[in-house]
Amino acid sequence: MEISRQSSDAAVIPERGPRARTRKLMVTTASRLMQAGLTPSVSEVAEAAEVSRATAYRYFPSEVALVHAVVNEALGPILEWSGEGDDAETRVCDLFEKSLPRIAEFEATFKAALRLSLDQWAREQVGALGQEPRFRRGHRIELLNQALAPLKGRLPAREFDRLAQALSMIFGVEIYTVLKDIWGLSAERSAGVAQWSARALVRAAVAEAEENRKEKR
Amino acid sequence: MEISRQSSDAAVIPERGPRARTRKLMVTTASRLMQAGLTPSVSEVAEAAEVSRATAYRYFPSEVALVHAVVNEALGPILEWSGEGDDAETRVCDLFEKSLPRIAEFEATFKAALRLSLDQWAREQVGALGQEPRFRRGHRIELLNQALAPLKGRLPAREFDRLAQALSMIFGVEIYTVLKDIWGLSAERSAGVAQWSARALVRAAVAEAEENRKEKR
DNA sequence: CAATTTTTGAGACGCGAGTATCGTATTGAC
DNA sequence: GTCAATACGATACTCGCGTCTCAAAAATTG
Repeated sequence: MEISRQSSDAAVIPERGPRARTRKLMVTTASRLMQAGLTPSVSEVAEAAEVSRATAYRYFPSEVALVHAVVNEALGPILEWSGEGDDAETRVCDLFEKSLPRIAEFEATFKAALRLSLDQWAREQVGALGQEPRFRRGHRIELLNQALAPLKGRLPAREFDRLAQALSMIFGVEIYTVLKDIWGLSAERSAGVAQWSARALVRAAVAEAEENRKEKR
Repeated sequence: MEISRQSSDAAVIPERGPRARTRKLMVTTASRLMQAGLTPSVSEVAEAAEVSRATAYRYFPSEVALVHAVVNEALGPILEWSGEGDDAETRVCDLFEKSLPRIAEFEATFKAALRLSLDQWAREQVGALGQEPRFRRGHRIELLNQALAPLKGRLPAREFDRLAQALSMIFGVEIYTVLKDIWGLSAERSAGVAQWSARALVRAAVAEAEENRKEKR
């Protein structure tokens, strides 16, 4: 039987041996190409990294695996965020300020990830899905929960979640696909719009809770 | 020379003759398949519509052209919106309430469109782009401007635009790729979150302008 | 250093999208 | 009904992604 030895090899045994070097080479090469605006296929990365196609596919059996690796690379600093202070509004603004520029910097990477997640979604709809790596794309939830932590007890759970959900809509590459690509804004102005929106949403949620509390009395 | 007679045939001569029938058949077939969750290729639509592949490609030389046609189909009722009343907040809410369910209904179609626009973006980055139909994807701007019309004079141009831009981030399929796919919300709850956010953003913009006016005095 | 295991490269293969060519069928004007 | 124009279908071809096989090269082990 042996379901695709190549794939499982690549997925299961990327420890830190002699192979780690090649893997790292490929990831950095892919990352470099993507920052140059390209969305390279595995073959193209292979050529740029000067390894054979076969080797490349051993490490990254599909574009999904490749982009997944590069996204983790690009995500690095963002995931380490843990804001200071106990004012939710300030924390959220800080998170946006720190994260959005980096997302813009790796725009091609994140857009590729979004594209692939849409591909996967389409495949899921029809049933077929060969247990591919299955893009997570859920980091923003944790980050926003962390930023909103000060409000955890002060807002009803339902409204807390709604706020986090609202913010999650404007905390990702998606905003660039609208503000840059449709409106024609610069990355900076786009991030500015998102930040303004984020602050407004936090304030609205807090104000709303305040109001409800008054009514209760 | 003659650059691809097939393509120009299809693109230039879809008037209303005997060909209009076949074209309509293909569009409705494609639309039906997409609402069933699929993202059919031109070949698959050909098979479902029981025409030969060659014929199908005559009408829609690429998946881009096909999805473009279906999107226009799905967009129909949305584009006809023209709200009543002169309260911006109410108008925006109405627009969201009318539009988002239909976007959810044609989720696969709009996601396919988003996916293709990301493909095009990637191609543009590297230079290559064979003057394909070039997805517009800019309808939301007109609609939001229309909904916000009552604020046109009452807000500084810069802040008016910023509000429209903020709203445009949460007025499209993108929200479903976050709220449904990552958070696991239902389409209804997702739309609810977007609507709450939209209202909050409009209020924030209005309140902000109010405040600035006071300060000026 | 020699033997064994692991990693690599080159090429063949299958598959699906899109293109091109040709002969046939359908349509419409006279 | 005849004839020309147009639409259609079958087929073959290119091209790029991903898979597979096998032999050569390199690293590991004793």
